[in-house]
Amino acid sequence: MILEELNPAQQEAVSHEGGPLLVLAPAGSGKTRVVIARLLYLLDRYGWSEDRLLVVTFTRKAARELLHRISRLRPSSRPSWVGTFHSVAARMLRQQAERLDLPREFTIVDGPDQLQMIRDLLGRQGVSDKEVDPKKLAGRIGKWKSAGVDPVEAIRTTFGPFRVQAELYAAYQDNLALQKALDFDDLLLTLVRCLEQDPEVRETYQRQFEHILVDEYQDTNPLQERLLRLLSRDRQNVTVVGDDDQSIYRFRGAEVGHILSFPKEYPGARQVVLTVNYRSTRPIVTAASSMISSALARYRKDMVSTGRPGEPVFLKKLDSEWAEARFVARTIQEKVERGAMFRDQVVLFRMNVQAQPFIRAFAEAGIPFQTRGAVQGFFNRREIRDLLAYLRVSANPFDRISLGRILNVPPRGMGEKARERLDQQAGNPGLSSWELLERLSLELSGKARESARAFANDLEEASRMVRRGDGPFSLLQFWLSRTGYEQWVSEGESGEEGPGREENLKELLRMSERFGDGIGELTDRTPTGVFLEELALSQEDPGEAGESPDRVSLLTIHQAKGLEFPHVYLAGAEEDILPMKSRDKVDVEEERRLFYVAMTRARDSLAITWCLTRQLFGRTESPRPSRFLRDIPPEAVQGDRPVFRPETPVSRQTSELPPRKVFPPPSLAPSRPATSLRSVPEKRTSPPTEVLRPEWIGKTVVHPRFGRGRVEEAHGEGGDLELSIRFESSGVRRLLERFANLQVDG
DNA sequence: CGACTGTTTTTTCAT
DNA sequence: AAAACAGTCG
Repeated sequence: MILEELNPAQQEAVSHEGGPLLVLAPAGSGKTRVVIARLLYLLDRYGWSEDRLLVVTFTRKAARELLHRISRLRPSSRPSWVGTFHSVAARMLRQQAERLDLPREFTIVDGPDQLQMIRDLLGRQGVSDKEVDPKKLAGRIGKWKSAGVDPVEAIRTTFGPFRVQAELYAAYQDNLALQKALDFDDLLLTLVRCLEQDPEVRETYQRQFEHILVDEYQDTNPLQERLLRLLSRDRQNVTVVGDDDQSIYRFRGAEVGHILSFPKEYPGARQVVLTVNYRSTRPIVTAASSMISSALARYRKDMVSTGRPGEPVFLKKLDSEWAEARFVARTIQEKVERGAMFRDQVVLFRMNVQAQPFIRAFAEAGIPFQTRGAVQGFFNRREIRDLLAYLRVSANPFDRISLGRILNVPPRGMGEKARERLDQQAGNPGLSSWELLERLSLELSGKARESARAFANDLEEASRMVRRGDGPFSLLQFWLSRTGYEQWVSEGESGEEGPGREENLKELLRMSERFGDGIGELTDRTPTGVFLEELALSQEDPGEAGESPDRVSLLTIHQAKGLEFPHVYLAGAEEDILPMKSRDKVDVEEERRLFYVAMTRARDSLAITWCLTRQLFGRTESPRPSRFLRDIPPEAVQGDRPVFRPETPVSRQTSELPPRKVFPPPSLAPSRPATSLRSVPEKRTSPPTEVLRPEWIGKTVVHPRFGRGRVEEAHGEGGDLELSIRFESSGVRRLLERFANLQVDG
């Protein structure tokens, strides 16, 4: 049996009977193994069928990986409810579509589309995006939604400058409803509301799922947590797995507090702490665990090495990002000459733009590589978004964002005027895209009128095609031929982008081919709808599951979450990159965990690089080495030593930070640390970041270095009180009151 | 209306 | 450095 291949702690987790279970699983401790073993164990032990288990993973990729490994272990097993919170919610919403008055193929609005909607909205309401920053508004709406606050309540409870935002939230929500569209948060929120208000639906799912397993639990947000509670039976049939040290999605509303307070919130919960890191060599484990042990607040849990020997962590200082890329390229080739595969190696970085030099260097050196930069690249290409918009209007006739996008792409004689007229009609609920266009055509004349008619006919036909089960491939071909899109793309391109664009179109067609015509296994869905959902919920190539080709991966650290590679190159270990500099509050602790996640992806070798100069956002910077390098013990490394110039703000800041808070592992002291632990993340998370502090505004202050200044903005609580101060000598600066050492004048 | 030019802004992470 | 935007001209 599988159990025998597990260590005692893992066995304990796998075979736990009855009641909720928390597994604290540090990097490389066999987490996925435990999840799979537990799943199979439960199926065997109780004879449940596969659709009685719900498994929630963090990414679709992780879900696929899980299914892949299960099918290798036991080909007969194919659990059917494995996916992300969002995809599970989308599936349930489609099942309950009629009850919710939604069409089966409602549109899922992704990030860029959401922003576009908000911009349009601001335009229509005559609010300049100076007054309301679209991105900030999107963030705020997200926060309202995660807190379960609907527009009515938002308006009722908000005052002052935020009132406008609450009203815009209401308008945004109306607009979504009109289009039969849901954004990411709505997927969760709508389902949560449905489950809360409709006992019948709730009981259906509670009865269906004998047990629920949640992976990467440290990154669940409050809405996801609420959903988990609603789906479980009194919180009893739940297993969650995670590691507070690997919580890296706070920026997205994840609350590490959930994992920390699980024992309290889930009555009778059992905890199992895994400790052995089977993944990495001893030097890597040593380096990573002492790095993370400098964190300010965490469960103190030990990560124990298996003692597997290996080379020390290699530190390398380079002159520029180009030198950095060439160095990594050279090292990769050396490793390959000594027998490693390209696919065994990965370059990790903080932000997607850092991939550029590597792409060039690898291309020059003839190193095969892949960027999962699908995110930044492929799916954000204009031609791809255009064509997907065509598919979306075809699948959902009420989708006005997509219609707006393609109204005049390629040009069909409908410019600004036509758009204005369309906007006037668009608020009319219940009108399909072709009905809209027909009305529009009446208001236009001559060529524009004809062209609107023709487009309306095409739209109606495409909608029929989707409904009778034509796949995305057929639909794409239909639109390509009707619009002459390909020709438009190849004509319009003078420069280097031309061939790339046509390639992209082919790539999209290739991807769509897998979703053939006809109705698939899920009879209630159309293939085109399935294709669109797949793309909306995971911006990666659908299909191409199994074999990975022999290529080096270029990934952001976030993308690498949950993955492991024999050889890891962590690039850009510099202040302002890792930790990231940002105008908003920097959460250095989250950056530290990010660094930790990066280090612990490595099995056999880890190299960390930093540069003395770097071109960033158009200017040349001279970054300092990352502060996190200090926390790696010398005995675990070789190579260059980072030089920390003495009067960096870093060192000063470090010394001023409050003393570290380290908590014993939960199993040793069950209740008390849980409470104190909770108070820590909660204080720093405090979601309404914009607690205003008007009493500070207008005060005159004196700063030891910048001199006299006047407070212009103030928000945040306690140690997070942030002030915008206009200094007489140096202009406006944002400072944390905690660090600024201010004297209040007068 | 749309192509073209100069100007400005904006840069994390991502379901 | 790149992309989005605004304004001008045919």
